[in-house]
Amino acid sequence: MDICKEKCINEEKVHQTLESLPPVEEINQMVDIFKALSDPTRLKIVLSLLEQEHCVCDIAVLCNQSDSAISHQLRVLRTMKVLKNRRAGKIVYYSLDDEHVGALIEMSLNHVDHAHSH
Amino acid sequence: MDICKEKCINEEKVHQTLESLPPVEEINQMVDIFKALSDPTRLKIVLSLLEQEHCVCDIAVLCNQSDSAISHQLRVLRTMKVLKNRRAGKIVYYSLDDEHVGALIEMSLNHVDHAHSH
DNA sequence: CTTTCATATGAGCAATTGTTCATATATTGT
DNA sequence: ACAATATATGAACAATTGCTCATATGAAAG
Repeated sequence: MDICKEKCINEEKVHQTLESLPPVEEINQMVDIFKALSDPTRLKIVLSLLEQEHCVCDIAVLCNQSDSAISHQLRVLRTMKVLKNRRAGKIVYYSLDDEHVGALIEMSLNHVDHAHSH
Repeated sequence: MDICKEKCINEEKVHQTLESLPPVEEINQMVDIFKALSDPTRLKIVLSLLEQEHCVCDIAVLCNQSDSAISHQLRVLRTMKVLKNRRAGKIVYYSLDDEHVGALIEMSLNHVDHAHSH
C-alpha cells in the first residue's frame, strides 16, 4: 500500500482504483471461469451443452476429439463446477451446472457479432 | 459430418447440437476474449481500467508487477483490441477499447457473488 | 546533443497446459 | 466368471505462457 516516492505514479488515481478493485479471492474466481472457457475444446463442450445434455461419446464427436481428451477436459469443467454429470448404466451424461455460464457466453457472442468498428 | 456406426452415439441429438453451434471462426474469437481475461494480471489490468484510464507505471503498482511484465501484458491486450492507448509526452495512458468487456466482467462477478449452493 | 525517465521489446527460462497412449474402473450381457 | 463397452486416469511429452533481465526506443529537460 506504500506507494513509493520518486516515480511517475499518480497516487490519487491509484488509490481510487485500488478501492474499487474486488478482493483477490474474487478476482481469482473470475479468472477461473474465464480460464474454463478459454480453450477451444472446453468452450465447444460448454456450447454443446447449452441446450441439452450429452454423453461423453457424443461430446467427443461434436468436438472432433478422442474420448480420452474429452474425458480429461470434462473433469476440468466438473472440478470447476461448470458441468455436472449423471450416470445411466455405462453411459455418463454431462450437463451445465452453472446458470451464469450461459450469460457469459451470450456476452462473448455479442462481442464477436458486433465486430470491432476500428 | 459422417457419424460412424457401431458406437454409442446418439446421432439425432448430435445433429441437433451440431446445427446450433456457432461457426469455428466465431468460437475462436470467443476463446480469445476469454483467454484475455483468464490471467490474474491481465484481469486486474482490465478491472483497473473499468472506471478511468491509467498510465503504465500506475498499472504496474496496481498489479504489483514490474513495469516490464505489465508492458508485455498491455501489448497482449492491445493486440486483442481490448485496450487502446494514448501518448502524453513520456507517459502512455491505457483505457478500455471494448464496450463488451465490461459486461463480461459483470457477468463473471455475478457468478462469483451468487456462489454455488452445492 | 546528451542525459534522464517512461515505456517497449527480445531472448531465455521455468511453469503450466492439452493432448496421446496405455491402463484402470464400472456396468452390462453372455 | 468373463468378455465387451463407456468412461476415467496417470505418465509423458510438445507446445504455450508469463515472467525476468538486458537492451532499445521515444520524449522532455538540461
